[in-house]
Amino acid sequence: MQEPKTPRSNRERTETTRQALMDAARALFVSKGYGDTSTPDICAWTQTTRGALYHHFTDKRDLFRHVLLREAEAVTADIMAATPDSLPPRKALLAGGEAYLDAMTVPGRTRLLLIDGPAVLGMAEMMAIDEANANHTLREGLQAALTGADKVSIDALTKLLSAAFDRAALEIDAGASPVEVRAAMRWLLLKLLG
Amino acid sequence: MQEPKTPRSNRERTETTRQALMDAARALFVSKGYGDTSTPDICAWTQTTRGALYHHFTDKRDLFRHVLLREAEAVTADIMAATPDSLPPRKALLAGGEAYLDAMTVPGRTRLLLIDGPAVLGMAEMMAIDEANANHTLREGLQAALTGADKVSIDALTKLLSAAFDRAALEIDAGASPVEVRAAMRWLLLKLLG
DNA sequence: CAATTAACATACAGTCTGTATGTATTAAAA
DNA sequence: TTTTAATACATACAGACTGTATGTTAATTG
Repeated sequence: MQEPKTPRSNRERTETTRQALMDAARALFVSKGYGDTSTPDICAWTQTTRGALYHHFTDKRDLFRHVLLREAEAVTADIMAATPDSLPPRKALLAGGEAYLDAMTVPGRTRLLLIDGPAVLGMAEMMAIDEANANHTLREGLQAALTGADKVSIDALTKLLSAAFDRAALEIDAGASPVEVRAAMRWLLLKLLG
Repeated sequence: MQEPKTPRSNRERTETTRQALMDAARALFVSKGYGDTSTPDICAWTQTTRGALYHHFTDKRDLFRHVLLREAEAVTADIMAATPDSLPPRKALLAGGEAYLDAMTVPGRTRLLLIDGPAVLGMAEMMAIDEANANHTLREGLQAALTGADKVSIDALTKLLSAAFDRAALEIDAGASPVEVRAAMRWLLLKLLG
């Protein structure tokens, strides 16, 4: 029974270790929350030690940030896939909304992105992440779908609607009827778009 | 220089100590966040020690919960004051909304109630607190103001709108133009109410 | 193949949380 | 009023966690 010495490139080692740590961290952050998750816990779940964690991430918060970024990008990817440029703005907005709610049903996402994220990273950083990801589609959809007649701030309206979407995802995750919540969200949107 | 022995009843002692702890805790929770606030910090700010804290509250979380309840009740009181039963539903809804945004401008409230609250106490408990307080007015306003024609779930819609209000408060607190955000919120409401 | 750097593992210092125990003050009982 | 008990604390302690410093092994570079 010899240990199979598998020589791996540094790039490769780094990547697998980082992913393993992020996977373990994600699972624990989701089940116990950020505050009740310890770095020894995380490392015990992988085969590494805290030395590896603090080598690849500056601290626990930084690890959390990377877990979150990965998650946000996954959501964005789903939305982008559901809203090809060929779709007219109004259709794109509705499809994007549905895609967002679909994406947020992946277990743990609401807790990571909507509950713990703002508390751990602060609202400012979360807004930046949102901005770089999902909100994009929403604002452009509103801008195009809304007639210029109303002199309401598109930026402000985007954020209010985005909050409604977030809450819809949270409610569904908390056990509310997905059909009912989605219907309410659609009703809201259609009222606004006229 | 003799220490003035001021004999106080136990009820009195308890109440002043609890309030002092909650005041100090509130200040620190707001400025440093729940996670970065230590119980030694809190007690150092008052004249007491951790013994007092753990005598009056079961743990740090419990202290946070009581701080939050006090805050939520203050918000509710403001809303109630702004929406006398004499107001017609539609007016009450709009006035209640303005009162909510006003109440949330008190420094630290958005962080306590909307950022740290959900992360520390969990979404379930926060929803219960909301339910017992502000959401009340909002749902009743919607129920009455909305014609029964639309067959949308009032419960679901209430939560979506409440989320929009929360986000409006957060945006204003984060430095967005209060006028613009409030206008967007009003615009949104009026679109829904028809 | 030497020298350096990257990828870890181990050891350590400081802090925090919750609990257990001790003390003083108020309330109740005798 | 004196004794007893309960309440409101203060102090001391045990375990755990975070971030850093240091040591070791494996990969990369000249």
